[in-house]
Amino acid sequence: MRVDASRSATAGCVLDHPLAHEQARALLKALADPLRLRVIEALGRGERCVCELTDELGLAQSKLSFHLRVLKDAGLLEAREEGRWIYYRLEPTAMIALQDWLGQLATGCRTPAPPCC
Amino acid sequence: MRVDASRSATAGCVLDHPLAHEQARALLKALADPLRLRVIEALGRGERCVCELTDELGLAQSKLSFHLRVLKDAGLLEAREEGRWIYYRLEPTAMIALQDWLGQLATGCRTPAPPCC
DNA sequence: AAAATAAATCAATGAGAGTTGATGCATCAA
DNA sequence: TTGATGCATCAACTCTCATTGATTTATTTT
Repeated sequence: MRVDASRSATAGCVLDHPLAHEQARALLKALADPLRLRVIEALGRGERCVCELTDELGLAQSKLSFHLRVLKDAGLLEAREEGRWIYYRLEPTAMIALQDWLGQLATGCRTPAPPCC
Repeated sequence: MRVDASRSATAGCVLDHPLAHEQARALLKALADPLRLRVIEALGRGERCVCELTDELGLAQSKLSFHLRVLKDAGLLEAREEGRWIYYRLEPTAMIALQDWLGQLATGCRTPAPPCC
């Protein structure tokens, strides 16, 4: 077993609404990398195994592996083993949780400023 | 004039749908900092002037100013001058653009993996 | 059993981003 | 006009985090 599920600290928690500060922070931090964004967008077109992602994105294997781990630990990805290969896919729950978090901000921010100083 | 609007490179572009890769990247990068998240969440409760944010968040002035600039340059914040004070508020358009980007990912990622290798 | 392949992990390096304190520039009050 | 306040900017320092190449583990093939 090469994929240790216990490492994904926040996995399974992203359903909580409203999205807690720390969880939003973890998701956003994981998303805020150009290379990880390319991975996310590739997986946004469907599930992929690691060797396909390596080809599709033209990345060194250890580099991709590093970023997949970051994304998975944040709860953005799920992994599925099949023989020698490991398939990754997006976890839509995480996306939806972030959407909700953004929605709350967008609705609350219309409040006018209180009188200052 | 202390607030130079020409510095906000991406401001006004966040309406484009679908959200371009580079714009999503800029927004996420700006959001992915614990301190900036606190700023965002404070402004999610309504507009604030800088001195209020300084108190509310307990930050050094130059530190807050640095992060406000990052958020503003990303198009997440708008500034409004009033005499000696400058009020900041969230730009809901940016939130909505990110929401849409996330939604597209969440819908596309159900595609099963193609046969591998 | 041995060789080959898929993928994770590790240690060392390097670059970028945040922090800090000082300084500058407006604006307002006296 | 002088002093005080609000905010932005700058330079120096620190530190986190991504990159790289090598190594390790698991699985499959021959």
